[in-house]
Amino acid sequence: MIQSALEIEEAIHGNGDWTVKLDINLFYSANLSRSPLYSKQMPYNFIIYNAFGRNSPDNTPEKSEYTGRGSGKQRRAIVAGKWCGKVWMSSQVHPLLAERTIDEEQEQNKSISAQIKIEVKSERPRERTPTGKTVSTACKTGKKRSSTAVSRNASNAQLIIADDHDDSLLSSILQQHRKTNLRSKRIKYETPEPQKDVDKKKIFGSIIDDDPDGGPSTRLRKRIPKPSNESPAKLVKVKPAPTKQHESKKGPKVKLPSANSNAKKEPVTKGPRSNIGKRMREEGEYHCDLEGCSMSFSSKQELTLHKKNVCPVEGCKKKFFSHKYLVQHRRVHMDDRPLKCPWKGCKMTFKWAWARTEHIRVHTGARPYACTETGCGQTFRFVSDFSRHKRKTGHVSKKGRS
Amino acid sequence: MIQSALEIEEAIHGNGDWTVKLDINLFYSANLSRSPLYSKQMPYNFIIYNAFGRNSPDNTPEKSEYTGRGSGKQRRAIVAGKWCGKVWMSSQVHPLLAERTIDEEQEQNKSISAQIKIEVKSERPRERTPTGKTVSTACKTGKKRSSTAVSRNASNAQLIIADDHDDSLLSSILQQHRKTNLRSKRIKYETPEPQKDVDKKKIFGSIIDDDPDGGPSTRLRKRIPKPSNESPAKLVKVKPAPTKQHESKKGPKVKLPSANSNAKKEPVTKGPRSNIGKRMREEGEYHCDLEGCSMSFSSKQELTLHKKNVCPVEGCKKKFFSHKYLVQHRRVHMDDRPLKCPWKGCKMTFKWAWARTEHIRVHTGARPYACTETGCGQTFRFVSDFSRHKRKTGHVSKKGRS
DNA sequence: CTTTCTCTGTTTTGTC
DNA sequence: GGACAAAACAGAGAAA
DNA sequence: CTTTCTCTGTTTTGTC
DNA sequence: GGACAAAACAGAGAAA
Ligand SMILES: [Zn+2]
Ligand SMILES: [Zn+2]
Ligand SMILES: [Zn+2]
Ligand SMILES: [Zn+2]
Ligand SMILES: [Zn+2]
Ligand SMILES: [Zn+2]
Ligand SMILES: [Zn+2]
Ligand SMILES: [Zn+2]
Ligand SMILES: [Zn+2]
Ligand SMILES: [Zn+2]
Ligand SMILES: [Zn+2]
Ligand SMILES: [Zn+2]
Ligand SMILES: [Zn+2]
Ligand SMILES: [Zn+2]
Ligand SMILES: [Zn+2]
Ligand SMILES: [Zn+2]
Repeated sequence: MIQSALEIEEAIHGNGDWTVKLDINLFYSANLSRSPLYSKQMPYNFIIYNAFGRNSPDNTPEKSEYTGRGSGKQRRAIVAGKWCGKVWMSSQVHPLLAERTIDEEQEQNKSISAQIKIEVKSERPRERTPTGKTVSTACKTGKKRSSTAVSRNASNAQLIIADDHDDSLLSSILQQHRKTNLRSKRIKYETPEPQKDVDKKKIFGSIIDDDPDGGPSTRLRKRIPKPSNESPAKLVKVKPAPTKQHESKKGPKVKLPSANSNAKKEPVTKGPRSNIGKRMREEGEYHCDLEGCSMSFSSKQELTLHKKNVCPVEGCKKKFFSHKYLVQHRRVHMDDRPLKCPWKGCKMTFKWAWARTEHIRVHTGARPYACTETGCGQTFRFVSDFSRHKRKTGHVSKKGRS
Repeated sequence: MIQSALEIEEAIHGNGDWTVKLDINLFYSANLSRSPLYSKQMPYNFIIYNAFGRNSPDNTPEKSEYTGRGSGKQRRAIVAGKWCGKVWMSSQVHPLLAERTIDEEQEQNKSISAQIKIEVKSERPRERTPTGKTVSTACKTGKKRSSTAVSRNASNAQLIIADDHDDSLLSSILQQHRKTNLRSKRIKYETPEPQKDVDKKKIFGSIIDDDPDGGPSTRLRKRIPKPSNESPAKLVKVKPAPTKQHESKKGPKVKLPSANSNAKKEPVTKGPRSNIGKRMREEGEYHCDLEGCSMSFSSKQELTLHKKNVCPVEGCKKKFFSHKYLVQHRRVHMDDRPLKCPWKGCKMTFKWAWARTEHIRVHTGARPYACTETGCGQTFRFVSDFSRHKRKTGHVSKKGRS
């Protein structure tokens, strides 16, 4: 009866019904529960999923309405894949079911530097292994959704892989000697160009800076003649005078001084044109003297903002909590994405270590967060989802990690 | 000889050669000049394009190296299409060569309210008509690059369409009565669901607010009992207490007060949890009394930031130049995209009027910016590119519009 | 009001 | 306990 | 160091 | 000239 009621809801596109008032949206949820793209192991409202979900007995194919009419042809009950960045990676696999790059797991001690071993645990509860088979990853390169070749429920193996302790040392090692493992079936999108980034690094000198998400990285200096500070600032449209003094190096600028602005409040006297390197810090006449900070800027105004923990990049102007972080925030404005996914064939790159850490879980299938509230057995792959679960349900789960 | 030198450059992936030192990057530019995806009417260095570009006589097909090996099969010399948002819209057409929605042009006078006419000018210099043929737009919906069916150089018509004066009144009229024109060949991706947005508007009441990129829009009020200001702020992990007081309405939050933070500087006393509506403003105990502003917030700290022209949304904290703009900035954090592309079949939506204004040019093919520097005949479709041209070349072009 | 996943400003944890 | 850096969290937010 | 195109904070323009 | 809003600009930045 509810099911037919749902169809009526569909007819009137009813999103304003009583379920919405309960913050549940039965209509939305029931529809998504029929989609092959999502497979929450334990839906937030499993009563709804049991009643109307993909595995519901009285859910005949012609009732499927997801993504338009009449396409309810083959009903795959498995995870078809996932969006890796912008690219559809068809059928992410459990590492032991296909080729594996992270076949080492460094457990606890960093002093045991090159200890390499393959760990296979099985005591982790509720760890669900993805059921796809091939990899065919094409991250960050293509753009087409290769939804082909999704074998269904192939031999749902029992092995459960170890967790994804962020082995920061290990991964950098893995970058070097990618172990080409056996068992590789259908490696379709073996995109074979890891060159470009390497070349860029060669060109732009030694940008070592090997510690995103932390690390001081006091590099950056170059010193270039001062471009005539405090310009006249009264001529409305002076010719830019392309004297070619390496000033167009590509990088965010701060605003020029401009006259006749009819802004009443905050007369914001702006400094001369300068570049806050998107590629690398360039010059810098005004030096920050805050402890531990060695940044420099080409205008006094930039330095003033910087010392107030405000990012001086044009259009940014964010205020930060700590001066240390302000320096790390700069990477947001730079093109470098120095972190790579260690998974073979995956071209995903990152600016932040945590993003990489969580991304790797889409390969391993790990769901390291488990709610310990009695009765609630949900697990989560990403902290954010776990956090939301706790916030919305009130479950506590002090330290539900791994 | 240079051509063979370029091949050597390719072999060694040479990006550090002398051309780079001239800020030209001959290698990069020559490669892109062979790509069918880009067709700058007047390249920034046409000597290079003439020598090595797609129409260069001694550029045999097997020399094409763009986007990997061996795919130099058919060499289309036309604009294949463009990325509309995230979606490849194959072969955007000149309006008069296919079906046309903006078949009215309101010229100068807004008082002549419903004057509808079809203008066809031809005196505009250097206006290049796109040469594709079919529309097959699938904006904002699909994700696949439908690079099929790109007829080549079909009957390069001479008609030149009028410019795209941002007829703000007209477009809103067009929203209503989409004129289904004749001449529609191959309307492949006629994505037939313009419902959802309409429904959402019905649900969430009257969010009229019809003037993005300006307009005060004093809507938003609702008033909900105060959630006990200035909480104890000393218990490290109190249960969130889901008392379901409509506090989880979906929207950006500001930070909770938290204890035992070992941050030394700026002890930033944080207010209680609150939501700065992503959907619509919700409650608000603390009212801004700045002239013309009627915003309100659920914590004193938020209001303090707001009055300092700082966006109080968590993770934003941007400082702005004017209080007026701060209020408009809020739309960045909201899901609404109230502006629509008036082009038939294009699902592109926008938050900012200017984005829509420029987007429409990819349909019309307009290039309203022309450099008036003697000898430089370049035109541009987007202000930004025109600005960059002037900045980099020093050309002046006082008012190069239309 | 869904689920999946990435980004990032701040908080927590771990080590000396 | 106090640095300090590395890791993790907790949101925001994009996409489907 | 390319071209194409969208987003957005500030400046300019247009109207009263 | 002074509001004030609408339009435009000038970057940043993403994607290919
Ligand atoms: Zn581990
Ligand atoms: Zn500093
Ligand atoms: Zn910034
Ligand atoms: Zn870039
Ligand atoms: Zn990956
Ligand atoms: Zn729980
Ligand atoms: Zn016009
Ligand atoms: Zn205000
Ligand atoms: Zn904001
Ligand atoms: Zn959203
Ligand atoms: Zn459009
Ligand atoms: Zn010019
Ligand atoms: Zn201690
Ligand atoms: Zn969200
Ligand atoms: Zn006047
Ligand atoms: Zn740029």
